[in-house]
Amino acid sequence: MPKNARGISETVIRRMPVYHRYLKELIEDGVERVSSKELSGLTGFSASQIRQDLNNFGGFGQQGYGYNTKALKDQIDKILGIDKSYKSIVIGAGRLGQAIARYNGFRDSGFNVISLFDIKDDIDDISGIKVRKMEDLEKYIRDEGVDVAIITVPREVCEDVAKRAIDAGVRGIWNFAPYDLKGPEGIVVENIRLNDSLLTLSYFMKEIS
Amino acid sequence: MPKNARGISETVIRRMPVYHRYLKELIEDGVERVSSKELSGLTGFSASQIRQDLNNFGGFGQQGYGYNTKALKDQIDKILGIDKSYKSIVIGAGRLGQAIARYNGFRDSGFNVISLFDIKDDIDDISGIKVRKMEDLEKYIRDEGVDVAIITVPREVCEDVAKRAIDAGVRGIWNFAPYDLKGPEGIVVENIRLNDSLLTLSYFMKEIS
DNA sequence: TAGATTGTTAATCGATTAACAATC
DNA sequence: TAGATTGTTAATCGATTAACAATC
Repeated sequence: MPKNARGISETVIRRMPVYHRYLKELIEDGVERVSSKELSGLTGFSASQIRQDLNNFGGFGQQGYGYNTKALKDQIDKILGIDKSYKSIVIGAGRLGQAIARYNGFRDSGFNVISLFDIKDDIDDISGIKVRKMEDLEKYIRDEGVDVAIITVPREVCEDVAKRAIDAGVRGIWNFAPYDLKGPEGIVVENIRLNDSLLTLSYFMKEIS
Repeated sequence: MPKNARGISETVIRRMPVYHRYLKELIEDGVERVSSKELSGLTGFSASQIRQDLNNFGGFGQQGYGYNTKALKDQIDKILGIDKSYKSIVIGAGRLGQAIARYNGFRDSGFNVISLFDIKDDIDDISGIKVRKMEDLEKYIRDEGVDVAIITVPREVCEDVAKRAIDAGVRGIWNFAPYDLKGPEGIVVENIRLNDSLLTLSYFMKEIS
């Protein structure tokens, strides 16, 4: 049984999706067992680290055998809360917002986009998902019990939009605006920093030339 | 003068864009000087860590004064190679690819999207940027001297597409497909793992409920 | 059984924090 | 000058790696 997850470092947590990803691949390929050494080859993390990481949550392996891919993935599903599902909305129905709303990979992770919001009120449905007016945001979040707001509005308004969503009841923010949102206590905020990533790419490009 | 940048840990490198971002804000707000303590308040990193980070590259501050925002940003510009500019193409002209091609923030970081590529050959220009056929990829990369390929194609084809771009001469890959691309020696690959980020969000959502 | 590989403890390594002399 | 704040060394902390007994 999984140990209490509290107190596990974020460094470890952020490796769990990687294990999850490679386990999915292995299962698709019909592989039934995998050793920490093999996972090391795939992920680039050391075998020792992988065993340490997994043992934060419980002893999922078996001496002399390794890990059962299916069973381990199921455990990680639970650890990451993929068994749960979150009602999500996209705020900002520009191209990025539309791309996210349409992408099925997120639904597979338990995030269902049930509506988009935009200041323009003449945008067509996106793959059958309705685009609503910003003024209806709060009522919609409350009525539908929206859990997560995916923010794809311009930088200038992202803070205001996030505040409105949080005040209306969302508990999670996935922010694509190039600005570090800081949620209040009890609200989970995940900032996607595309620009930072690009600057890092720039640094390493300079290094190799 | 900046020390040789080699041997600086990636952990440090990935904090540099954060400093850059907040310095830009400070400059916009007309702030001329900033102390490590003030930067700590903005970034969440400790003042001590900030001084350590910056001193990896040189002594940019002044005792009793702090850092001149403009001068420090200029130094970080150089460190990150923002003074340089990279010819970029987007491979995959779906909504995500279109969103990226249109976003000006990346141009400001020195990445100019000069063309898009797609298997469909009937996609209109995106904000004046031409969408070309995939079969012309290699010739275009060679003729134009493309530096960076931004990959927004589906998972199934991303590896093949990356290989083609690298073989034709690009030295950097910015990958949005949900798959870990591993470039050969001398090629810089930056994987954007949106799905991993979402699973992390899921984990922390579970934690707070 | 013999071989393989885990779970876990101990050792090492690297990153962060603390402290303070130097100095603007 | 006195106060502020850096640059830098030393101390601490946390994360990674190594090692190996347990055991499938």
